[in-house]
Amino acid sequence: MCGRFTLTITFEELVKRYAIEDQGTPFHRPRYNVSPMQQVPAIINDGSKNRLGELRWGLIPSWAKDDKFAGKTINARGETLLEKPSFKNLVYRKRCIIPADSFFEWINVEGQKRPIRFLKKDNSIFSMAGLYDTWINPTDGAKMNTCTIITCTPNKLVSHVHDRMPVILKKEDEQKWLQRNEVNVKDLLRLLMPFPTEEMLAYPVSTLVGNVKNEGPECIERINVTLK
DNA sequence: CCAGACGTTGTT
DNA sequence: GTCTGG
DNA sequence: CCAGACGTTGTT
DNA sequence: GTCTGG
Repeated sequence: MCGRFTLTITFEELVKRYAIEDQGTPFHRPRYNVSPMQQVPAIINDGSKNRLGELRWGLIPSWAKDDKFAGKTINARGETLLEKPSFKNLVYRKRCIIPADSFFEWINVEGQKRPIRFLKKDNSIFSMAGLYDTWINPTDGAKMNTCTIITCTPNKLVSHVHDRMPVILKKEDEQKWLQRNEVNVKDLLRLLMPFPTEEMLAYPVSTLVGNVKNEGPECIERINVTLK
């Protein structure tokens, strides 16, 4: 669940949307098919200001001996974060936001997998809650910054397709999630709730989005298909 | 004490 | 069936 | 998440 | 690194 999403706005719009002070090097291009193992734009707070950078999607804990973890940690269940060695410590100091303007879920229709695109009704960008960590590759000493997207139970709209969905933060909760001072973990975990159905819509898209090689706008075009 | 796991989704 | 790569 | 590979020896 | 199972 939540193994594919889009981020099509410009770098400049991202900087404005998240009040980024430390921009680093511009890198963003329209992304119509972001998939695990790719570099994804993410916002973190360094204690005083918001920073925009890239993290590789698929979290490798700092203590991991190899990078095999990445494929199994693209998502983290919000309900059990504090029970999992891979995520527990990150909740306190390694929270991030992964911006997106839609995500995809696949529904089985008569044995065929059909991708559905979920987005906000006003088509605006939203903030997926994530965690990140830094892993040092023991073979070459290279630092790798990786992340995971937190999931929750689905809202009514998504529940027709799947039983999990990414945690989408309310806009007023974004800074609370990012900031690193006065952290109350219980308060933070309360933010990991399903986004309101009333503010979202969904439509079917081409199966082209299933192949990570397809990265063009065809991935978000509505198609006519009868579901269910 | 050491050894071994450390994860999710979806399907049956 | 299961793992890897994107 | 889905798609695609899944193997070796030896030859070019 | 830290927890669980034996």
